[in-house]
Amino acid sequence: MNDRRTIFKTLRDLGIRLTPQRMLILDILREGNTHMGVEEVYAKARTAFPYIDIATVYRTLNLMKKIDVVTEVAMGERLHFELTNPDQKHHHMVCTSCGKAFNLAPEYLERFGEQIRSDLSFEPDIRNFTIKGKCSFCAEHLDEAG
Amino acid sequence: MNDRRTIFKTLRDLGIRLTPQRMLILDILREGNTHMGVEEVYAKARTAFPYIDIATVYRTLNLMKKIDVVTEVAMGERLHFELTNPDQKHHHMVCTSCGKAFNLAPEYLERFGEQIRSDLSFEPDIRNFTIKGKCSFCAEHLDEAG
DNA sequence: GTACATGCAAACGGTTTGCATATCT
DNA sequence: AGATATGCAAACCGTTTGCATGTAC
Repeated sequence: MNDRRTIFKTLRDLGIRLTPQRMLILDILREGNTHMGVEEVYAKARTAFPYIDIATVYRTLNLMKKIDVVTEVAMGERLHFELTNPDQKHHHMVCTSCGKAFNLAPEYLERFGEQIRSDLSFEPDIRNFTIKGKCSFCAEHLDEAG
Repeated sequence: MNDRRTIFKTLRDLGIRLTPQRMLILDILREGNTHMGVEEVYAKARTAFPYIDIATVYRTLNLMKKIDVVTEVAMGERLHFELTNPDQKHHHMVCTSCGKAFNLAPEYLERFGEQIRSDLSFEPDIRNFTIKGKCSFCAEHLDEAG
């Protein structure tokens, strides 16, 4: 569950201070309801609290990642984060044309991972996967573009 | 084929100058016979030609990538490159313990990609894939380590 | 009251770029 | 000769860090 109550309890139980900045950043991620880049979180945070520094955003996100409250998502070059939701784990498919990201159910990866595990004795880490490609809309609306 | 002759002919045909630096860098990649980080290419290049600059390495690698003579491989944070070999396309599995990389035959990805394509109407780009995980050696020799 | 978080500014590190000179064709 | 590649140094940009001050507990 990703309600405020549960998240904040997790932090308190770990002895992590609930500062306004941390609550704000977590609320932004929760309300965004998808992964977000650092700059995006920072921009939203500033509208609520103009003095917040981007270093605080980085520190908070990294801290939350360490305790698994947020998950880092590999979205191309820059860091993206989302709230860790144990109820609906998923991977991502990113459209290289429009930049939109789509969730990918874990089942697809599980079959794939199982093959690699059994055929190649390699234990793949399929907890956090990102696949690039073209979404159906872009695939349809452009023929030979990037 | 990745023999010098063929590569150099490709460059000449495209009107790209064959400078000593470019030949050197391509030779290093060819002899290395696997993907290499920029710093690694640079280090090797300097033993042969101490005045070479890392900017030249970057420029050459990016140029060769643009004309598809080398392929960029997503190996964690930094850029890695390898000679594009149409005869033996492959993907990579990187061990997060020892850092070693293993080739992965394209067939595994093709089945996987086909599922995504048909089930989800997403056209995955499976030309250059990297999977993290643990190689069999490391999986065996450490129990709960990073 | 005290340990820890924040804001600010500066550092960091990989990568790119501007420019004068050297080199390929 | 003319277009382009190189070396050098500086810029870039996302991210991290040091430090003095402010704040949650």
